[in-house]
This record gives sequence, structure tokens and C-alpha cells, in this order.
Amino acid sequence: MPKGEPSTEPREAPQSVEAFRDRLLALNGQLPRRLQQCADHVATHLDRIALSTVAQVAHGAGVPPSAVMRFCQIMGFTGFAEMQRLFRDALSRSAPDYATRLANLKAGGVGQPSTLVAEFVEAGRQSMEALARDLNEDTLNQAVATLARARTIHLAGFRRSFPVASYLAYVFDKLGVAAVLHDGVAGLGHRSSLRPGDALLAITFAPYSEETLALASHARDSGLPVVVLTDPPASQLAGIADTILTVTEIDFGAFRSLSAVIALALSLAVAVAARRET
Amino acid sequence: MPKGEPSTEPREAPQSVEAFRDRLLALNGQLPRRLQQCADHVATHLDRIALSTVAQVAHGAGVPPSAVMRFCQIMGFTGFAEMQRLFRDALSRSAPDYATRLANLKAGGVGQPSTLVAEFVEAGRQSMEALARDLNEDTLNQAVATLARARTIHLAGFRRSFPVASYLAYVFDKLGVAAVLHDGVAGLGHRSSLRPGDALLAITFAPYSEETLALASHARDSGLPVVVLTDPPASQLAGIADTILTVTEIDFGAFRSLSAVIALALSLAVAVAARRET
DNA sequence: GGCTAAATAGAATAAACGTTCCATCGTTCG
DNA sequence: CGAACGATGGAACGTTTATTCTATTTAGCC
Repeated sequence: MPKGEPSTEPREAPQSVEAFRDRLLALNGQLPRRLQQCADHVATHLDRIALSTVAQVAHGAGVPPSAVMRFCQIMGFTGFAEMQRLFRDALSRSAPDYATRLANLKAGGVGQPSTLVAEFVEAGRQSMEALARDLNEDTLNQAVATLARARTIHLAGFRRSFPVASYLAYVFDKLGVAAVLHDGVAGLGHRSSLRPGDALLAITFAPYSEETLALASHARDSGLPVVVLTDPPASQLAGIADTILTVTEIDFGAFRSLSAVIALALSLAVAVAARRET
Repeated sequence: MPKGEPSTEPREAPQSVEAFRDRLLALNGQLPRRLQQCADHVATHLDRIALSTVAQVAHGAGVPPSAVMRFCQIMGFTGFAEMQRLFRDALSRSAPDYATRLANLKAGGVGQPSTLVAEFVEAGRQSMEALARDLNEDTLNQAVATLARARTIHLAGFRRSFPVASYLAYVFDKLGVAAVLHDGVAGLGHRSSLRPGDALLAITFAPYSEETLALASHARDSGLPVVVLTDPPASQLAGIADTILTVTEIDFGAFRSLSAVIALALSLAVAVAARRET
């Protein structure tokens, strides 16, 4: 970063929420007290701006309304109204009339296929939000580190977890990462393929399948690290896994969309592959 | 429905967006011209209310502002402000600070696992929205009808579609619907299991896998109905499928989240099972 | 420690907006 | 055909909310 601090000088207003965040970051630390309070509060409640008044934002930040106005001007806007428009536009673009469409699909009547689609879409969306909200970054990093060290990654997932495991097998193959899918074909386990230096990635949801638990125990006994992808609470698994990644998948009826699980699994796979290459 | 038309009489205001829609439906057809215009416009742009002014809604509906005010009162609210509060509350509940959280995850830095999660979550969410937006209900109903008539449903899906096919096999099994997963284990096809009265459900994305195309052609030649779940444009498939369901899955990098495909596939399965039971 | 400049808070102002009211128009029913 | 009622549009009103201004305080610098 060059000397001098030109970033509080007037400039044109951010044209997107991303640009807004960038400017907020650039300003951080070189603002007077009250404006810094505004910046802090706004940064952690970006989504509220679209629906709040100046007075509400000011109250949230613990400053008088006039401080919020100065903050808006420092950010490059003529005032609060112009800043708010940026967030309102973003908000209405993000949900053009998605909600309406969903409601229309649902309104078709119970049992109609389109109603089911709406319900599953809704369940998937909620699952995604839950994943983003509850993700434990430390645990994820730990899982990536463990798997990146492994020579071969063994994948376990049966019944409803099998699609996830098989997708991981496909993705690891494409990424050039050695992985074995324990699919139980022909009634055979692949236990003998577990070698020192390998790791096990198990996907299982309560009630846990016996095959998965057995395989995990076996791997543990052989001294291999075990990473488990499951749903909370994972209390039963504490004894047989080194790293436990939990993900809350919202069900609709008896079935789950797998959206969040797959998103997490994919991230894990891509991160592991990236870590290996470097 | 009893005689008389009490539904335009004063009553308490709807407490939820669902209740609002219900009341809108109940009122439909028994409103004076201008109020009906308001109702029509509001029904198709439910999401805009939260962020619009009276003047904007009025302009959108092609009526003077005072007509919108009367509409709000007919709906049971004291005025536009009270009605708007309902939608604003719903909007802020739906995105508590999901957007902020996503941005924070992304801000972790390129290559960080948490950044990947944010990207996959975002891709999944967009895919879901695209599905809800673009779903062709007629085609879906047709697919359900076709599969519900089949004695046995044959499932085809290889490579990255295999997780979807295998999940469908699991779900059909749980639902008590006869289904065969053509998994290509041992290099065998299951062609001989295709019998008259059966149907084929194939999942494949461009570039289409040869196995799937071959199986679909074979089924077609045998006179079996073929339903395909694929991505647009599906022009190549027109010749070998009776029903083509398209779904746009947003990719992140080289991989797709499968969220939308799975949601659609699940809906299909549950609808087919429901249709059979009756 | 006093001088200068920036920062702040609160009140005053102005704009935007929701709401109400009333005169006019159209429709229906006697 | 005419009276009565409901619907309509537009203007006036009052409230809410953004914005500006200025006196006062605070912080920085010689």
C-alpha cells in the first residue's frame, strides 16, 4: 500500500454491494470515532440497510443521525437515500419474483407435482442458508488438512448417503486425487485396501448405517485418520472420528434434498485437490 | 361456500404472506374495476410491495394512488404502511444476514475452503431459483403420468449423473415403486430387463454419455416410453425421448451442485408414488 | 498551554410520502 | 327517466423521514 491516505477523499459512489464492502474495508481504521462506529455496525448488518431508516441505523450504531449522514457522504454517496437505493436494488434483484413463483407453484394444490418442486426447492434453499450460517471454518480446515495428507482417500456412504459418496468419487477422479469408493458391491468390503497413510471420509446420517460405523472403527483401529460428514448432534460419532463436519439438512417429508451436504462435500474435495497441488 | 358475499366486509388484517394470498384469492372476481387492477398487479408482484411506495404500486397497476389506498383497506389493513410492514418483516426474516455471512466467507481469501463453500452455496441457490422460475409444469405432469403407468421404472445415469440416478433408486425403493438402477457394474447392461409396460428415466447432461444414449435408443426401439432429465438445450435428445425435462444447473468451476436436479428428481419420484397409490 | 481545524450533536429545515376528504362520474334500481 | 349509491380521481393535509446548518466540543500541533 502506498504512502498517504487518500481513501477518505471524495470519490464516486460504489456501484455494487461488493464495491461497497471493498471501500468499507479500505476505510477501516482511519476513520474518526463516530464514523468508525457507523462502519462497524453497517459492516455487520449490511442486509438491514435496505429496510431501515436513518434513525434506526443511527440507533443501532449508537450514534446520532447526523453521524450516519456524514458516513454516507464519506462512502461517496450524496446521502442516505442514495446509499439505500444500492441495497434495495440488490435486494429486489436477488429475489426478482422468486417468492411469488414459489407461492404460485405451491398454490397448484397439494399433491400436484409442481407443489412438490416448490417444497423441495424451499427445503434446499433453507439447507443452504443453514450451511452458510453454521459452518465451522476451523473444523473444515482441519478436515481439508487431514485429507490432503492422505495418500488415498477412502469414501464410505451407504443408503441415502451413497449418492454423495459416489459423487465425491467422481469428483476426486476428475481432480486426479486417489480415492476408493466403498460401495459394497458383491457383498465385499474393501477393508484390505486400507493402508497406512490413507484416510477415511465417511458420509452418514442418523440413524447411522452399520457398514459405515464398522468401516470407521476398523480404520481407526488401523491408525488411519477418519473424517465424518454428518448431521448434528454427532455425539455418537465422537469416539470413532478425528474430525466431524456437521451439516443441517432440512427435510421435506421423509426425504432430504442433499443440497447442503453436496455443497460441503464438493468444497472439501476441491480444497483438498488445491492443497495437494501446491 | 355459503350464499352471500361477506368477503369484502371488514375483517382483521392478514398476519402472514400466505394469509394475504388467500384473501387475495377469495376477493378475486368480486371487486370493482380499479381494485381488481390493484389485486392483479399485487398478486403478480408480491415481492415488490416491501420496497415500493404507494405511487410506484399505483403506477404499476395503472391506477391513481387513492385506489391503492382503498385496496389496502379492503384487504383489512388500516393503510399502505401497515400492509407494507407485513412484507418487510417477511423479507428481513428470509435473509437475516445470510448475505453478510456469505460475503464474510468469501472474504476469507481465494482458495480458502470456506470461500469454496460460499461459492457452492451461491451456485446451489441460483440453481434452485432457476428451477422454480423455469419449470414447465405441463412437461412435469406428463412425465409423472408416464412413469406412474410404468410397471417397472428403469434408471439410467452415469458419471456425474450417477449420484442422481442412485438416489432415485433409493427413494423409489423406500416408496415401494419398482425400479432398476442401470449401474453398469461388471460391464453388464441390464437391457434384457426392459420389458413391455416398463419405462426409462434417464438423467444425462451435455456432453451426453454414450451408455445413456444407447440405452434410451434401445428402450425407444422396444416401444417403451422414455423420460429424460437434462440441461437445456436438449435439441439432440428430441429424437429419443418422449418427455424432456430440462433444468439449468449453475456450475461453479468445473462442478455442479446437483441441487436443482435432485430437487426435481425427488419431486418426480414422490409424485409418481402418490399417483400410483390412488 | 493556546491556537487551529476537524468532529460532533442537536435543532431547524426541506422533501417525500401516506392518508384523508370531497367533488364528479358512472351504474343500478325503482 | 330520475334518484341513490358506489366508485373514482385529484387535491389538500399531516406525518414521517432525510438533510442541512450551526454552536459546541474534541483532538492535534506548534
